[in-house]
Amino acid sequence: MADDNPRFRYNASLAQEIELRWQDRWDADATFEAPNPAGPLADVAKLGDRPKLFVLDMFPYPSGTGLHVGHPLGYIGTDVYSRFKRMQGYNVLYSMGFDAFGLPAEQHAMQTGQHPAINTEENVANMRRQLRRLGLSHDKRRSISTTDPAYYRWTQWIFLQVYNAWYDTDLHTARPITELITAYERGERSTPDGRAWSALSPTEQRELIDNRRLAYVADAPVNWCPGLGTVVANEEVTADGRSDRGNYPVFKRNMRQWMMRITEYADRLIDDLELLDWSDAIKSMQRNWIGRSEGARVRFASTAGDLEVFTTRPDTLFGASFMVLAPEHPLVDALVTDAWPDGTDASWTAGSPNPTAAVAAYRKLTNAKTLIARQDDGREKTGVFTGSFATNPVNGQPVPVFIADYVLMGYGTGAIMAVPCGDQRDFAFARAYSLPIPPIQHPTDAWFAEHGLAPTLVTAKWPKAFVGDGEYVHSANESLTLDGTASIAEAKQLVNEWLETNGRGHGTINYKLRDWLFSRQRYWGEPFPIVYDADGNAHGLPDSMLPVELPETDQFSPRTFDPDDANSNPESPLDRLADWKYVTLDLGDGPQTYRRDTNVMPQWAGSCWYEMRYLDPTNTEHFADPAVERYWMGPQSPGDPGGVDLYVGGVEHAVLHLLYARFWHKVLFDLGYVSSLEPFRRLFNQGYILAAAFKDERGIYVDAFAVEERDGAFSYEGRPVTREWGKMGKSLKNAVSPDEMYEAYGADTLRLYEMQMGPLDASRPWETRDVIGMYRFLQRVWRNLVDEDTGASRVIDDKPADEVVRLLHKTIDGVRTDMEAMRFNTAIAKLIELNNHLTSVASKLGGTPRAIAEPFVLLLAPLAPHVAEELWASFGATASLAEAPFPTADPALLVEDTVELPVSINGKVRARITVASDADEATVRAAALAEPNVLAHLGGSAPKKLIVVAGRMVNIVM
RNA sequence: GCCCGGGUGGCGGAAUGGCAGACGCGGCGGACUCAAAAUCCGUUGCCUUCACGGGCGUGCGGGUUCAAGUCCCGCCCCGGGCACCA
Repeated sequence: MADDNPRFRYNASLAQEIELRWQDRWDADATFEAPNPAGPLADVAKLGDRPKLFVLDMFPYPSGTGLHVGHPLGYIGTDVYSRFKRMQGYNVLYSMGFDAFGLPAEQHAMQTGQHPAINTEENVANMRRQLRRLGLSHDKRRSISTTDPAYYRWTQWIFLQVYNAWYDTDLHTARPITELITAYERGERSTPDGRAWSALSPTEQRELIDNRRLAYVADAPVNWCPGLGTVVANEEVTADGRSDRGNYPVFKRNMRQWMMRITEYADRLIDDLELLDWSDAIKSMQRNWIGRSEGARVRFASTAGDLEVFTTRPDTLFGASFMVLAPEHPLVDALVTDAWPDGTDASWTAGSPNPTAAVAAYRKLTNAKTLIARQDDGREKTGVFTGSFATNPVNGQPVPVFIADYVLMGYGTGAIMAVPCGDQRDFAFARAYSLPIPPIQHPTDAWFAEHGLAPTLVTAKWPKAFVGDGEYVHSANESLTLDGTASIAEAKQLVNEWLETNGRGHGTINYKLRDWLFSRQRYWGEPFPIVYDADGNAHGLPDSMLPVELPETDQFSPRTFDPDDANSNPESPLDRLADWKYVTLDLGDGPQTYRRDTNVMPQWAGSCWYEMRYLDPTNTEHFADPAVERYWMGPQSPGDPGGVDLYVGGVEHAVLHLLYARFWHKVLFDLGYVSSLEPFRRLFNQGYILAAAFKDERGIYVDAFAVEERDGAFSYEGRPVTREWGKMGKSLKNAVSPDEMYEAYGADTLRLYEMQMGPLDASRPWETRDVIGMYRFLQRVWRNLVDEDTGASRVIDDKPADEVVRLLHKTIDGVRTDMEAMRFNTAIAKLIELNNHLTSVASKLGGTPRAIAEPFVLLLAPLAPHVAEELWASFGATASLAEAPFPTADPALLVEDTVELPVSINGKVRARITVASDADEATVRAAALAEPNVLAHLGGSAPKKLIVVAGRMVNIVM
């Protein structure tokens, strides 16, 4: 096919040639290598006195299918911003690594028998190629992979720091465990049972210490997922009780597992959110997840001893008319009686002959349900009576004790006091089991009005529980009275004081957050740097023995089970490797045989600190040199938490990654290893690229690229399909690869397209047919500056017209502001406008004046760096423009001589006038009132009012 | 149910309380071409008018204001998060 297009037109093949050439040159010249102040990458001369900026993307998992065009949205955004900031003189740290441990590589290994390391390496190489082709200005020396032993050596090292630390609740800080031991030895701290430290047996001493560590082994209720063959963290369980990976049922089971004491940091993790420049949405998700609630613990006496409950409404204690325990509550067995008390309501017995049988049957029923069923909302309340009564501490009333599955063992104390008049769940339970509902607050008139009810304390008439401030009634004993007050806050205070004084409880704070389950029974993860001696005691390995490398094997799979077999037990792949598992080491007591811990860390471990390895990736003495950490991440001013200056990523990591990383960072801060209080000072959540996906009549996704559209209807192979919008990806069969876009348009066009689609934080649908708009833009830019037929520069030395210079400066001003705020879409629009104007200038003058062309190319450079470099070189430059100064607007040129003002009458624009921009009000009035169309609308009558907004508009009221 | 976002042309989107729809796609008309593609130029919210112009328009209903997409009150719809958390 003959191509009679101009030889030097900017088309896909020219773009490709330019892009590959500049990518090679950037690498060869080390253009984007950022100097450090100390350590192996130190270059103090290059550092100079430039301000620093640390820009970070959430690093990707190196998937086998490579990137699709949805992935780089955030990466392009950070690259544009980084390039913009470099041109403003910043020393910018910008790199990207790979979060390469995890299930997909392991599953691939199981299927192919190939070691996951090999597959991971191939995937990483492919992604590096795709990212390089986008022209991202990464410092490639700083790229890491979490699976690299030189990296996970430090992950293991940090684990050991956590393991060798305890939390001092008085000083609110983590401290080395050795300081706790010293405090016990010196008697500065008394042991729980008051005996001297020296009086404890070595085993008792060890237990005491091990139970204080921030990483500890505990027999705790965990989420056992037989389908995956591993336990998973609370955060990895979906709302309907399934694993977020694989979607298998998850069961609560007690098992011995590694835990991290993140709960000690609950308050700081909430409170320090205020120091962060994050969206309120993410902050509230974190607060919500940590779930701090203030209330009280209250002890009710019973035949089985005190039953302790947690309540957020101690003020309603007088209305507590029954109690409910979780079916798994340890005191249930002691409470269950042999026979139903006289007069027991038939509905309380579930038809069983006695409480023992009723409780056993109910527990069996509960156990059979997964978490899904137990948490299913809108269910009828169910439960059975234990046969026992407890005593309400404030009024001495006997209250029946039930078990019911709406009370969860994992929250509070696993027991509640039920106040049916003031809690909707308790109200529903009371109604279902014919329990009395004693009123203790008089609801407000507004509440009664809302429910179409005359005010009454006859709760039988109430449609639901009353929650809120309302005057207390029947709430008094000899030493405490709430009657008369209507303030929850005040009443809580009074009750808490009474509980404390009378030894029946105390005010407290409760959290939803649980300790972090840290072990997994998989292969492809970081091994624990822990061994056990002959007595089964754990020992952290010394620094010199790190890393503990993953052993070779050809069996990567844990034993998996029937997904519904709740009673199966985990079996880690490392367990089978006896040669690795048993090892002779000298840990100070001479060579002995030890057994290695055969768990691996969860995938989140590697991403808990990766940003700090970018700082000093080749340092073998520290995970990052302290001076380097201080330079890039240290606090910049009093009250500043420090951390990454800009962290861009998806909102799906709102709780998991961001909470864990903050936790580790705070431990490292407490132990003095980092100067920053938080890892990520500013977080920006980018949107997603959505793409149309199509389902056939069976609900199966079909290849989106083979779907045909006719008159708004869609069909696939002649059969009708329905369209929906979803995140681009393999599973929806709608992924577009960046490679296709490089081929058809080049990387600069793809970059511009992704940036101009909309604001970075919004999700937007991908439309391949729209990409051409940015391609045409670059073509026009090129044509204005380069002769398409000869390839010669069209830049001329003519002085540009005043009006063009003004437009340039207006554009500079606008683009700067937009770039600063990461509004790249509007920055691009302004550049297009300027370029469209240059098109007419160039055709008039036969070229583009240098005084306009040069700043224009610099403005374009962060967005479309390859073509900008090429044009910059065509102007005669020999150096890259990567650090050329970003243009600055001359304020004098931003002021226009004349302005066009709209003249509106009663808010509707009827005419426009052009006046001097410094015209006084009288002049503007006169001009407005002289307009023919204004006169016509006035119809001879005088305006009632005339408003002149200087430089903006005129509004006439008539 | 609770907590966040968000509803603007055929589509993506733009608008410090001050000219709604910048910019891009698509559509329409034209140039170039034997023709088509590519490229370029013009035009494009809807209704009405030969035209000047006029009417209607930012999910719905009220309000504040000389002036509301923007602020306030009450709804509706969509997306996301949390949810028997005591």
